[in-house]
Amino acid sequence: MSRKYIDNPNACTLVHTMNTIGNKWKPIILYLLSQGPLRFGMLNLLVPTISKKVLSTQLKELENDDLVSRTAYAETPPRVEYALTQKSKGLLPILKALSEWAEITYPEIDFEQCRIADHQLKEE
Amino acid sequence: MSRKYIDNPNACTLVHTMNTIGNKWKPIILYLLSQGPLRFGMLNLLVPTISKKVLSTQLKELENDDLVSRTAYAETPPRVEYALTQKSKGLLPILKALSEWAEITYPEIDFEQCRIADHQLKEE
DNA sequence: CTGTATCCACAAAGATACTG
DNA sequence: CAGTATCTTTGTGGATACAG
Repeated sequence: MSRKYIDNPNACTLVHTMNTIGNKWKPIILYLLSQGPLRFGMLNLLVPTISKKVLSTQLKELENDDLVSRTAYAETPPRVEYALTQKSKGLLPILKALSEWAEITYPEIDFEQCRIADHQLKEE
Repeated sequence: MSRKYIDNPNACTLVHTMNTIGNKWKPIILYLLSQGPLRFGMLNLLVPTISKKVLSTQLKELENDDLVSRTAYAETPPRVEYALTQKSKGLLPILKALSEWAEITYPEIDFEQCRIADHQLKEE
């Protein structure tokens, strides 16, 4: 075997990436924010079936990784807006590529789970 | 607000992608296989700290999603080789992009966890 | 409205031993 | 060598209530 060394740093950063955004909710949160800032309650509606607690932790982790920014307005009732940062904007084309890959590779995907969010939005 | 509808199918395929490969081990397995087929035991060495049970499950899921192929040779001792498929080959450039994004975005990443695999390889 | 606190359920992961 | 079986442990997510 000629391969004596695997260029592992690549795999390593990949692991880091997946640890950072590779879970159930974060990609969809980032995707939703790609269309503009959103408030906490709106995200709660748009992300199907997510609970407030989980949404809260996800957003906090994204904030820690500097992938979303959080802006609180001193009003009553309070208003908080979440938006993408420079770092996460660099991620968008890649997320899009991943999405397109899945679309091509698994054309039989069931889109039913999207209906909920669409419905909620149309009610708004 | 002018946005009344979010193009969710994109987010939906994204969710599907993350459900398929967005976990702790699969990206690194796919990455390692990108350099050529590997046997079960070799993967077990190369993927740091993974247990045989977990590796087995991950490989089986990848096989179900047609992202790796499994070839068993009728020898004693048995030999089983795992390799990428056409589907997962299309994913490689994207994984590379993700890796590069992390490298640029988080230059402070700790590469310590790669040492194990490197070390194992040099012993080979 | 935007969260936190608490408790609970379940799935995923690890350790170890064993089989063909 | 390439796994499986079993058991234990950990982690993640959900429900509900409540606070600023």
